[in-house]
Amino acid sequence: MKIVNNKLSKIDAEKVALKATREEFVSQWGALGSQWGINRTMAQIHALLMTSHEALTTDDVMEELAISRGNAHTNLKELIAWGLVRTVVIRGERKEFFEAEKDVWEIARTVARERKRREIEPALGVLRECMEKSRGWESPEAREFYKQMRQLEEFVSFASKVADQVSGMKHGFAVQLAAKLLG
Amino acid sequence: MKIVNNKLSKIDAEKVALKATREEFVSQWGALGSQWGINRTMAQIHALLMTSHEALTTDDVMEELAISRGNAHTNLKELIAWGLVRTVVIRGERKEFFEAEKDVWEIARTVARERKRREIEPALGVLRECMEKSRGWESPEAREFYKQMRQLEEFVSFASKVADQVSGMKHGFAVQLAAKLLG
DNA sequence: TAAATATTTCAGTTTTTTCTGAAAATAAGA
DNA sequence: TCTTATTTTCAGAAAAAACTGAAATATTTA
Repeated sequence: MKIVNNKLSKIDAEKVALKATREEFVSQWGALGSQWGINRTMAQIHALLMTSHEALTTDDVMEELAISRGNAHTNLKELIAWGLVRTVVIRGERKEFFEAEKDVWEIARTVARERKRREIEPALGVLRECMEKSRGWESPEAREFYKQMRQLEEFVSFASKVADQVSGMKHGFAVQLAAKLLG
Repeated sequence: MKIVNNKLSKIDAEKVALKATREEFVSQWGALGSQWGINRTMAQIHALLMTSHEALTTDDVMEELAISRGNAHTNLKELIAWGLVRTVVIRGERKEFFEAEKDVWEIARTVARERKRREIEPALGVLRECMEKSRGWESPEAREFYKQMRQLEEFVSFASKVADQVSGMKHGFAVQLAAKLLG
C-alpha cells in the first residue's frame, strides 16, 4: 500500500480498521449465538453476510471463516431453511451466491415466525396433551397438575399469538407499537 | 393396591395415570429445553419442581430423574441462579428443600429479566463497540457497516426495553396489555 | 469436641454436537 | 456425449457439553 498523500493513507487505514472491526463483529456474534443455542458457525456466517456489500459463494465463506466446505455448506443451507439467507443468481457465474436479509425488522419477523414454529408450537403440543389427559381427574394432586398445565398452556398460547402478531407486522406498525409500549 | 370398591380403584388408577403423565411432561419438557439451548437436566428438574405439591431434596431429584448427585446439585444451583427455584427450610429437617416458582407470570418475568442480562446486554455491548469504532468512517463500505450496526443496535435496544417492561409488569397489567395487543 | 449428615467440587468419563475432508451426485459447458 | 465445475452427503475425527462418583469441605447434632 503506497502512501501517496494524507487522504489516500487515511482511506487505507480505514479499510484495515473496517476489516478488523468486521472480523471482530463476526467472531463475537458467533460467540453470542452459541450462548443462546444457535450453532456458532451459523451465527458467524449470518454476521458475515449481514455485513457484506456483495453476495458471497461457499468458497468465500470457507475462506473468510477458515472452515471446511461441508461446514460452510450445511450452515448456509440451514440459514436458508430459517429464511435469513437467500441465493442470488449472478449472470455469467456458475457458482451459487448467498446474501442475507439486511432489514432488521424483516430479520425479527423471520426469527419470530421460525421460533414460534420450532419452539413454541412443540411446547404447546406437550402442554395440551398433558391437559387433555388430566382433565377431569379428581384427586387434589391431579387437579393441581391440571391447573399448572392449563396456566402454562395459556401463557405459551399467548406467546404464540404475540409471535404471530410480530411476524405479520409491517415496519411502520411496529414503530407505532414500540411507541405505545415504551412511551 | 387393594381394590375395595369402584371409587377406591378409580382413585388408584388416577394416581398411576397422574404419575405417568407427569413423567411424560418432565421428559418432554427436558427435550424441549435442549431444543432451545437449555440444559436438558435443568429443564427436567424445573418441570419436576413446577409440578410437585411439595418441596424436594437433592436426593428426591436424584431418584426421580435417575441422575447423579453432582448433576442434581449443579442444576439445582443453576435454577436458583436463574431465580426460578428457591430453597425452603422445613422445621425438623436437616436437608435443604427446593421449590419452584409456580406462578406462570412470575416465571415469565424472571426469564425476561435473565435473558436480558445474559443474551441481550452482551449483544448490545458488541454492537455499540462496533458502532463507536466505525462512527465517522468515510468509505461507502464503512458507512454501510456503520448503518447496519446502528440498525441492529436500535432493534436490540428496543428488545431490551421490552424485556424491562415485561419484567417490571404486574400480572393485571400484563392481562391488559395482552388484550390491547391481541384484541 | 467428635461423629454423623449434608453440600460442594472436580478429575475423569460419557454423550452429544460440530466439523472435516473426500467421495458421490448433480449440473453446466465443450 | 464426455469433461469439468459445483453441490451434496456422510463416515469418522475433534471439540464441546453434560454427567458421574467420590473425595473434600462444611454444617449440624450428640
